[in-house]
Amino acid sequence: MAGGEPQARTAGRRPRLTDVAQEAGVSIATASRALSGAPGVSESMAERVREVAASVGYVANLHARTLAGGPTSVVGLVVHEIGDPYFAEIASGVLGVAAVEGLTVQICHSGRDPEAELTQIRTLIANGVGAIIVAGSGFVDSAVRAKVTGTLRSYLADGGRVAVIGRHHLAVDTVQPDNDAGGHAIVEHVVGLGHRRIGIITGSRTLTTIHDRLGGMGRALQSVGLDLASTPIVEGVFTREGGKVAAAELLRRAPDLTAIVALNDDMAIGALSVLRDRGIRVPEQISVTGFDDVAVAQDLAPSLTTVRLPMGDMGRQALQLALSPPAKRPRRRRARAELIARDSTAPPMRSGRSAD
Amino acid sequence: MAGGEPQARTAGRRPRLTDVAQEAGVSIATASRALSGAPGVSESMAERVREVAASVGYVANLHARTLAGGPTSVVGLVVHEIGDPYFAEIASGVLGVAAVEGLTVQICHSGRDPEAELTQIRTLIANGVGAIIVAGSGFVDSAVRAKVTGTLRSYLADGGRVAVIGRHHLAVDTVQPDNDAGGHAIVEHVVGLGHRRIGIITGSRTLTTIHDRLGGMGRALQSVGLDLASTPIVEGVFTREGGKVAAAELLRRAPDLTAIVALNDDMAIGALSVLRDRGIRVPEQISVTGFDDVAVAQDLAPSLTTVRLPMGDMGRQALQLALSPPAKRPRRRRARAELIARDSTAPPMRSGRSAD
DNA sequence: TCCTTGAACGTAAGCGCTTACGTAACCGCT
DNA sequence: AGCGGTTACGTAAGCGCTTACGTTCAAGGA
Repeated sequence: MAGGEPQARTAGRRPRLTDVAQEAGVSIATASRALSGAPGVSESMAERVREVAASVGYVANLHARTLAGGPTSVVGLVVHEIGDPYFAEIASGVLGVAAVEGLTVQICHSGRDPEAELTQIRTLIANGVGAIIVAGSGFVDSAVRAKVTGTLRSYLADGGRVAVIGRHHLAVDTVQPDNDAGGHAIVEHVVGLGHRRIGIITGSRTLTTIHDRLGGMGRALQSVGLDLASTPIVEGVFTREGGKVAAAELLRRAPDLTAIVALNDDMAIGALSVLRDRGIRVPEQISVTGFDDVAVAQDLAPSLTTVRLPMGDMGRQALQLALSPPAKRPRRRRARAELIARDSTAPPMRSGRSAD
Repeated sequence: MAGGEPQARTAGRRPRLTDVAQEAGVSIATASRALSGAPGVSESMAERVREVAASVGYVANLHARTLAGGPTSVVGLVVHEIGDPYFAEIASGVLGVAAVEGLTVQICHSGRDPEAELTQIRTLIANGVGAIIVAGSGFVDSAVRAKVTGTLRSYLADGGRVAVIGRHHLAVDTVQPDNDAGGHAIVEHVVGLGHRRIGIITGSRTLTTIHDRLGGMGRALQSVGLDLASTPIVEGVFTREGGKVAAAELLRRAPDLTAIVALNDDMAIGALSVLRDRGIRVPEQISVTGFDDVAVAQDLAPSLTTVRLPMGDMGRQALQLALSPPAKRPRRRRARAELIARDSTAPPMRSGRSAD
């Protein structure tokens, strides 16, 4: 392929640094320095080494490099469930900047299991990743939570870099969607349309995210003399199916609702399907809202009024945060939560919903 | 650093094999064998070592282990775009079995760029992953394609394991959705309803997947005396937006269509939105079909008739294939493509679509 | 002229593990 | 008793890199 000789290197063996050094007529130390841009090599020599490396197709062995104390080039990403569009889009953002930075990323998903998440994080650390990004609302459950915090802390102390997305209370860099503002905005929108009999479908209250969204929603309710305590709330799983179950329960408990506010889009989609099955028209008879603005929200019929969270951006920011030189104090980046009003909300009917 | 000491290991330092060996009073070789389950250690000794390891929280250093020739525990996954539900679900399947097998996975996405894909694969190899899974239709473009094939071949020769999803023609293990059968089924369904004026929205014809789907569709058309050549076909990008553009173009070229067959769900969704904007009712005036059965297909209004591909399963199968002992001849696993008839298809109107 | 100095490069010591090989103890056999 | 064959363990040689420390040499100051 290159060189004056028949076959410079045996077929099927990856060239090592030694090969490059030999071919370039230098020591392996010099070759290493030249390729990593370390000082102590003349520019002409460095150039020569680089050429040889390119010509033989040399790629450094990651494990050897890392073991020897070189810079690490893989980052870890922990999500709840990669099949979920919310996390898939975050991952997409992370992969995007990783590609630019020449990094590769190891992804784990916990299946929403706190214990599993802890294990994943430990595995990533054992794998020697240089940075870890944890996405997804933290679990309020204090036992595991403390362990996660502890693990990340000692990882930080060992020189690791950490950024979390969508959770707080940890002494690490954070990218946080403005859940409180989002919750406020969506309820403000709904009450602004005139709704007063509002039902809420929430995800697990053990998630910090939910806590924050409910907080903002409570404030918005208070501005019109309502509050969370007197509002029917059903807690469901964060999935379409969970939304169905919760919507049914909500309608049973409060048949005269004029609006259903779901705390994520998947559950809102489930609610829509229940309403459709029962022949209840949206938004004429009931308004429905979601949260997140996953890609399909706009394609539903009716298209879904929701709160847009910039998932891809959050992923990008998180990695950039993790990659930038560590600050003394943990940094916080807020991601704007933006109300997206579509066709699933409208003013309530004059006389309330007919009780058919 | 260590010795008869006050503190067995300094706080903040990960315990190494040496620490475990010392604590257990054995040599590091024995400790290694005990922990990796290699023969040559008495069961009682092995048990003792394992206890010590657990008590000090020992986790093997991945890089050292791999460098020294131990088993590799990371696999690579290359997809077109992780934010795309199709790939996200495949990834979910892969991560699922990886977790069970104690593996971690590095994910790269190429952004549908053949060159980038090649680079990603090379990076993964350089990173020393033990297996590589490439998902997503192959590019027909022969130049890059040959390079990918070559790279994977030499990786295989070096003892790597490879499985591909949704592409063929490579001398590696393959999980292939039955695109041909799927294409046949969906068109059979449509012509079975009585449609004869059918338009097709395809993705890039440079993808092998598309080639296969069209093949099956062609056969189904022939069974009722039609063929692809006389069928209006518009080629679009594999996205919702691409579907919109293509649908508009299709309606312009053939205003009297009674059915639109899109080659993936995203494009079908785009088509639906164009039809809705124009006040054309689906399925009364036009039937629409998709392909893939992404999660939301059932939540659209009307819900989408499509072909279900078991993405998660395909991911699982691919990793299992890659993990199983290599066979002499490349293995093929077929994933069933199943017609899912929903509400977006119906018999054509008697008189054809009114030309409003 | 000698010595200092620094740039440029080489030597070699690991990083934390796996494993080929060596060794000691012990078994059963002739 | 002496021998080969196991079994159970220890010793040490790397895996392919990075980097602290040496070495060499040319330039410059006294």
